[in-house]
Amino acid sequence: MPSPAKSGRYHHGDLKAALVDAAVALIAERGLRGFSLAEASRRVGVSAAAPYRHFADRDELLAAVAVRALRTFADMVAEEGGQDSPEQQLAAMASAYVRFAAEQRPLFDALFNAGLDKSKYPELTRAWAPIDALLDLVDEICPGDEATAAALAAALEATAHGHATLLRDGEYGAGPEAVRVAADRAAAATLALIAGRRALR
Amino acid sequence: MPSPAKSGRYHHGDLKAALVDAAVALIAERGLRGFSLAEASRRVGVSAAAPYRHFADRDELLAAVAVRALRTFADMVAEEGGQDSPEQQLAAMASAYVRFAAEQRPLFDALFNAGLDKSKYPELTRAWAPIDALLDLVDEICPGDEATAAALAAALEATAHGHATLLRDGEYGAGPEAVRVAADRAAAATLALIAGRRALR
DNA sequence: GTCTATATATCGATAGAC
DNA sequence: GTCTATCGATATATAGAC
Repeated sequence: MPSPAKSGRYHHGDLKAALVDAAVALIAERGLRGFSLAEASRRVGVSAAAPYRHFADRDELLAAVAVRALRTFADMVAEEGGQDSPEQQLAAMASAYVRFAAEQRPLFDALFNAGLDKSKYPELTRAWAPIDALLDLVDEICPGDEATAAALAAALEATAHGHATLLRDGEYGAGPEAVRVAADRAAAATLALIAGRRALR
Repeated sequence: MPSPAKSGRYHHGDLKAALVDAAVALIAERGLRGFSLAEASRRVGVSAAAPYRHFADRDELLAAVAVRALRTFADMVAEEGGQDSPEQQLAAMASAYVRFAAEQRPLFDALFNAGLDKSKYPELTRAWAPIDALLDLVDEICPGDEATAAALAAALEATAHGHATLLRDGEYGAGPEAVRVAADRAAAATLALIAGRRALR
């Protein structure tokens, strides 16, 4: 393993990753508006010019945070991938969506609220693949009905996202109890949408 | 009526309202991050110090924008208040929610994305009353079942909000067609949630 | 109620040395 | 790959004049 801080100043094994770490911590403490390249640099102990070797500009670092967010998110969703029915798996995904927003708030914000230009960072679109794959389970729920399946998939994502953002905005209050309530409700709403799916077309 | 711009410089009939107008335009053009008190002042033709007679700080102007957002939102929702069934009224509300996000994006952003401290601006909580009143229609749908009614109301709000934010984030694409699709889906998802409401408890 | 002037800070980004 | 030094821009907020 690389010896850390051999001379105590620069020569980071991975400044790029260290900057992403610092950015996450910074967003956690001060919110998206409180993030700056300069402050992130300060925190990892390098000059304000150093990041420009790794990121073209401020937004590119934010995009790197967003990519990490998607990986973390996908991991949380994947952990729900049990051997249950498609319905239960989708409900678990909604629950994970909400817990991700609560437990990884800086990542959630960077991913959904940084106003990043998606056309500029195509990996942000590509990294949705694992979640999209899970949403494909709707095909097993609506066999032979492509239109309903598409509408249901969209509704499921919107519902999970809605519960997550309302929780983040404090509509469910704060604390672990609020997270549990919001996650349970997102899961239940998923099942309700599936049960009432005939109204979607 | 007050004669506007008598001397062409200051003496605004209502600088406060003019600043809110400018803030909305500014957010529309440059996004929330591009908003500043200084630029808003410039646009209405006053010095950067003038706003501090009307707003304690930058956030207080943003909160004023958010209050206007809620009034506009409530108006759009109220226009849907026809003589239809409760189900249709709630579906229309979801549709209005999505159209509000699309047609009044700067207001939507100020309301939901400015990170305003709600405990600091209690009128932001109070102004939800008209929407909450509409959500009370769930009681007519779930007569005598308070628990299901509460869960359904929360799910309906989350679903409408989710469709709105996903549209705002470009997940439905851009243009009026995307707005129509998202609004229709939000309405349909509302009906599906109602139809499948037994899965909510 | 608005102005001028100013203090105080930050920030993003670049040039050139090492 | 990182530093020093720096430019230029911009912001929030206050003090005191009018």
